[in-house]
Amino acid sequence: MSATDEALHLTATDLRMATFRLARRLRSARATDTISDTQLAVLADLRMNGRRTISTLAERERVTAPSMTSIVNGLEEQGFVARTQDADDRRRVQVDITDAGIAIVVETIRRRDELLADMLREVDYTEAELATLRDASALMRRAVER
Amino acid sequence: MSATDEALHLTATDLRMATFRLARRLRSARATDTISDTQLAVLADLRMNGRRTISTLAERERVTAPSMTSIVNGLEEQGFVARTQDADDRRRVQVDITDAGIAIVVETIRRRDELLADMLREVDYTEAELATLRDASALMRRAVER
DNA sequence: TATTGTTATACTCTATAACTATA
DNA sequence: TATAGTTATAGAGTATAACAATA
Repeated sequence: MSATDEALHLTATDLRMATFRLARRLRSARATDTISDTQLAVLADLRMNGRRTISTLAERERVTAPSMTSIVNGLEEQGFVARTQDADDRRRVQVDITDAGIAIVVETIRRRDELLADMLREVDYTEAELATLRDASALMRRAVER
Repeated sequence: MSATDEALHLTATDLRMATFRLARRLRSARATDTISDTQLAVLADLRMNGRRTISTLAERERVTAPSMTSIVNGLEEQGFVARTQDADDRRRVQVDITDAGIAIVVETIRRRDELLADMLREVDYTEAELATLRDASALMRRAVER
């Protein structure tokens, strides 16, 4: 059975509010305060998907190429990524995450998961309620990934 | 029955990933591109809770007082808030949202809800799945609001 | 003296425009 | 000519330090 328009809008409103509030709360947890949201997103992308060029990173993070140059400069200065000139096309620069960069991503994820787990523990949810949250997470990702 | 630690952590990881991805996608929708995330958060706070001083706004948005001065300057220049000197304590400045400011908040919320409703419609969820999302939204808010 | 808000100054993130090197 | 990346420059958002006005 397909959902009514009213149910869609009610759900959208509820979910928007809950999502923004939770994201805001979790965003404050990170492994170092010398790294910005975009820098962290770049590191997470590189860790998941391997090396990328500057322009590909710019496109994926929806910033301009000069902005991505500056973001990568910052990450390189902190030792979290390394630049390599592409051998085949020497205009291109390949960006790789370093072990230190991986450590930052892993630690930030760990802290955020820990914070959220603590929040969930505080409320003392039942197994069924946690299952609802996991089910909803899968549904949310399905909507975003379309 | 209380939840196991493993279930808590699994749920936290799922929910963190889903929440960040959805928030990121929805954040791009706003009524005007002359307004920042913090400015929008200030307007939303003023709309919900009425007038506030600069220092209260700074505390609530977790920025410094000079930063909030600058944020309110930007909102005032665009006609979205109005400053009034407090009659009782003349060091204080009360900030009120204007009708134009309310309109920006309402329109931004409308666009985000519309975008999310469209995303949910695309996936063609059942009524039961939408109910799961609404249930989860309530659970998420309970965790954040503690 | 303490508090509220602003100004001065500096750094980061972002953009557009102009440039260099390479294809 | 077109593309990949960088540099130059400017505007917004943030911070800390110093200041003015008021309590």
